[in-house]
Amino acid sequence: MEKTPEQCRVEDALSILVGKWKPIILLHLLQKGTKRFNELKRSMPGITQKMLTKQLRELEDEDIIERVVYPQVPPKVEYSITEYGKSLEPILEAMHEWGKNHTIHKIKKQGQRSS
Amino acid sequence: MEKTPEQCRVEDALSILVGKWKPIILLHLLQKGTKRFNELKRSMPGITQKMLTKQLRELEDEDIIERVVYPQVPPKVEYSITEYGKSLEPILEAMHEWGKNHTIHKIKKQGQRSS
DNA sequence: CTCCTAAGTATCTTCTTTGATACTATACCA
DNA sequence: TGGTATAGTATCAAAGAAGATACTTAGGAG
Repeated sequence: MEKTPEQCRVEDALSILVGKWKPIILLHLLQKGTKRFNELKRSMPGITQKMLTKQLRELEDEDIIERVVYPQVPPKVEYSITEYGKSLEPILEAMHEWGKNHTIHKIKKQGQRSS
Repeated sequence: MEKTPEQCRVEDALSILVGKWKPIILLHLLQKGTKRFNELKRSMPGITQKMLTKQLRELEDEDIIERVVYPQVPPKVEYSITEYGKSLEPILEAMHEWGKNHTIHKIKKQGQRSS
């Protein structure tokens, strides 16, 4: 492992995943393939337009998702995961598994404290 | 996969890793085993005491690292990764690899744009 | 005419994270 | 008597992320 702390690239991956809505957006697109802006919005109660737009733009800038605009009125814009973006899936999967486990771990710890 | 977006636990893992210094702290502890507060501080130029303390406390609260206080003056406090914390290593490793790759990917994209 | 739609922008406010700086306790050393 | 060392706190300021709300565009329905 040439992985000295100085050349740690964990942050690069991390910075793409953080943002209150990005993991959920990615999950939707990974599972459903292609979605329109408003479909995404409806499937994420609580998100504002501005936030959704922003997160999507950031993911697009990093080449994780693709944005296709159909020149019509009212507008139609479709989002999907790029091939490159799919390379994130194992990481998301691993984090999801770890997270599930961690929830259990915390519950156990709580039990210990109250006994 | 029962992984509907509603029960996505990616955020749980993510929330433990984010924080400007957490990945580097974890790397140091994973590689060196046990370190004193000031050793960590010295190996992370730019971090303030307050930040280091805060990040360490948060990791400790999640049971990722262990804190051992030696009752002496001047104080001595040692930090190390817990067994449980080690379960994060594969994720960190995967993100590091992905991040390295992503750096290259971005450079290639830039080349495309300027041509 | 006026309203509705889809996918945004533009502003403003609030919340959270980070950073800078100064302060603490107490033993040891000169 | 004063300075050094360690592992912190406390306080305040700055920066960044997120949220609320209103506005835009252009065609089609009523």
